Amino acid sequence: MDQNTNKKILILESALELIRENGFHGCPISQVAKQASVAAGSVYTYFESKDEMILELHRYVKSEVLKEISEKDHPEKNFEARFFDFWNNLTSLYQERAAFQSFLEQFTSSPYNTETMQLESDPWGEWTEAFFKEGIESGQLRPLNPKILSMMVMGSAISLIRFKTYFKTKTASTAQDLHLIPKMVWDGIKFQ
Amino acid sequence: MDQNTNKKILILESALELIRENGFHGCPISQVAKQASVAAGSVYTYFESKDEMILELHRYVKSEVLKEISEKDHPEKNFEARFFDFWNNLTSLYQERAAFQSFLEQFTSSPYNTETMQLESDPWGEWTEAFFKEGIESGQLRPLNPKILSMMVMGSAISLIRFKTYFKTKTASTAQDLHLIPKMVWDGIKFQ
Amino acid sequence: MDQNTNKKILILESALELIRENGFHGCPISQVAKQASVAAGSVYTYFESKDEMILELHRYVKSEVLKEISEKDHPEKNFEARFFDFWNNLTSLYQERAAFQSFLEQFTSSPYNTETMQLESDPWGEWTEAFFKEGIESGQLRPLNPKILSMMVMGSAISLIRFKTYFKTKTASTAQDLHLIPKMVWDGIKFQ
Amino acid sequence: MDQNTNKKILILESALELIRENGFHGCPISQVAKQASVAAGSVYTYFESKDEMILELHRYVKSEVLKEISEKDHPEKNFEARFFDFWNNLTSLYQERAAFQSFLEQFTSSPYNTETMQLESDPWGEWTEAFFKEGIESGQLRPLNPKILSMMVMGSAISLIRFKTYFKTKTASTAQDLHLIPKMVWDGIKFQ
DNA sequence: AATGAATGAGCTTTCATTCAT
DNA sequence: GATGAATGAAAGCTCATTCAT
Repeated sequence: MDQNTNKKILILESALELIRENGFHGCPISQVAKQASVAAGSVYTYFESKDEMILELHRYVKSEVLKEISEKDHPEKNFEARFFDFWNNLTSLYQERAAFQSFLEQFTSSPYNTETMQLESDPWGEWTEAFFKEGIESGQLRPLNPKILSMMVMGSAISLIRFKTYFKTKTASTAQDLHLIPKMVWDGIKFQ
Repeated sequence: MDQNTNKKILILESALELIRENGFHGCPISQVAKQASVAAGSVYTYFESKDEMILELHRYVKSEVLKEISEKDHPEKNFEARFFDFWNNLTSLYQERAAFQSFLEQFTSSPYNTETMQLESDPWGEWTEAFFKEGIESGQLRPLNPKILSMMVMGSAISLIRFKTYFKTKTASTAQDLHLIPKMVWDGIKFQ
Repeated sequence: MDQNTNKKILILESALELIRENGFHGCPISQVAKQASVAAGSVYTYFESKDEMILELHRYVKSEVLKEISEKDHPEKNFEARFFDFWNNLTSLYQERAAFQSFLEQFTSSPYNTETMQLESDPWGEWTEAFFKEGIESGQLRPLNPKILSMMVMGSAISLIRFKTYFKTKTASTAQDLHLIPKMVWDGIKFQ
Repeated sequence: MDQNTNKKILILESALELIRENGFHGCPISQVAKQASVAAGSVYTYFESKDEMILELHRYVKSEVLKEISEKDHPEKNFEARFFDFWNNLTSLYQERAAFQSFLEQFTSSPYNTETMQLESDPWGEWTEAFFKEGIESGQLRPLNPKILSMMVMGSAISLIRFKTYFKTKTASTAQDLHLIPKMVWDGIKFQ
């Protein structure tokens, strides 16, 4: 990773953190720059505009998620085991790097997420689609559109993360229940 | 509904529509006022600040959802039937009033959704929690924390809506698959 | 003249003065506003953008010039007398209100003066064209395109003003020569 | 012309072109450098500051005009012939190198044209003054301050150029009228 | 209560200039 | 000499909020 990439990523990570804390509203370029220890104007050396920076951040986050999840997948295992790995790795990642999940949610439900944007190549989306397709083709998942399966699973995972984040400080009493969730999801999508 | 309430709601609906179209960024008070056919200053007759208006909008949307869903629930039916009614009514409502779902999503993942805010009374949250509690107590749902059940179901419903919105113009080929989703969700949460 | 018009004109006059002193470069909105005793943002109550303000200023200056010159024209006089009135009134006006002439020159040779802009209605241009047309039709001016006559005369008048401004503090020795200029110009354009 | 001079002139010509197209506003150093195929910082090897570059450009343009016009003057001819040569050469030059005329106009009516600047030696100004002085001394021009004669003639020439540029695409119908202009100007300044 | 002109802090962005390489 | 990334002051503009009418 050369010097240039380093600084670009410093800026992206700075924006990511600010967006997690304060939303898109709360990440003026001045703050992004300050937190990345560069001058405000320097952001424009790396990005054409703030909008372009946000889009780049979206690509960055998705590629980081893809890297992490695909690395830890073992295609030689049977699909049920791979599914529980996937689930655990994804929820762990979203907990460790809460800003990833927070940013993706905010981005998805924001006007940055235009139709044009959705036409961009999306390696993470393709990877998950391929993953669930393998589950179907091996006869272990219901024969549905893999996009739908993917979206259902991701929606549940995000709900779980949100729940954990939300009740973190409140109660541990429901902890054992949360372990059941991947099983519930599996029961919903498995071939039966 | 008196004159005052009328105007307040006109303003809220104007904000709702703008937020759906352009996100929080794209709803300056000046626009909200213009679309509601009032003067900018008048918004401050009804709301202390823009933030307060957004919070009020949040309460308004939730109460509208509660009204619609609870009205169409028939507690005398068996729970499985009630569940499918719930699912269908919710997804229909979110499709008819897309701004409701869009706003709730944006709100939830925004910094408006503070800890303090989450301590507010939340009739819609209480209603759904009670709904799933009845399902558990009647032995038809897994004996989990009803908050978790609720969140899982809502997450799936929202994923479905998003999917429909996203693929509206693209393909109808997956239409039959979508009918299976409530069944899948039910298979995930039912007592077994 | 109502209150609104007053403030709009205050802002225009403030911009006019700054442009005379410092050119387009030297009239940031902040300065324009300060000199007009309004807040920076208020400028945008009256003008959509800085560019629009400059274009409006152009219309304003031209209309002021037209008002002044046409008021003092006496169509019942013979054309030669009217010509010398025109010359004297124009050079007097440009000396009294040096910013008018300075602005018009800067505007004309600036990129504000686009092709599109030149399609706008231009009462001052039309008035001068009609003026010289009458001179031609009464047989007192060379039968040329009145636009050309107009442009030649204006060019000379502006050269004279520039000369006077430039040598104001330097020498009065050429004063008597300057009186001859309108005669020279007349000799150039009169029918002979 | 050595390598250094070459690069300096490349930069000046680049600035000249940008100013013609976009005015002083539209010639950031970054663009000037790019169009001259040098790095932004390199401009500062040749010029102390942007202002200094503009002033140098002014000197450059004037010296080019002087070179062109003085080369084509034939002092052995009688003055009337020399005048028409002068007129034709000047208007041709300004048409061929439109950026010269555009720059000089913008410069003259800009705040770069300070009093201090006007005290600089000005070979082109001196040449034209001397030229008209010869016309006076030979008894062929009105005995006026040659500075005035010069300014009148130049003002008319510029008006003509502007007229031609402006109506280039619009009509050729006035073409024959334009031939009469140098005659008109001559009639205005000749001894009578 | 209702208005909308006025405010000014704060935003994104540009650009002349510097300086380590 | 030449480079171009980095700087940061200053530009144009937006918008939540106020207040005289």
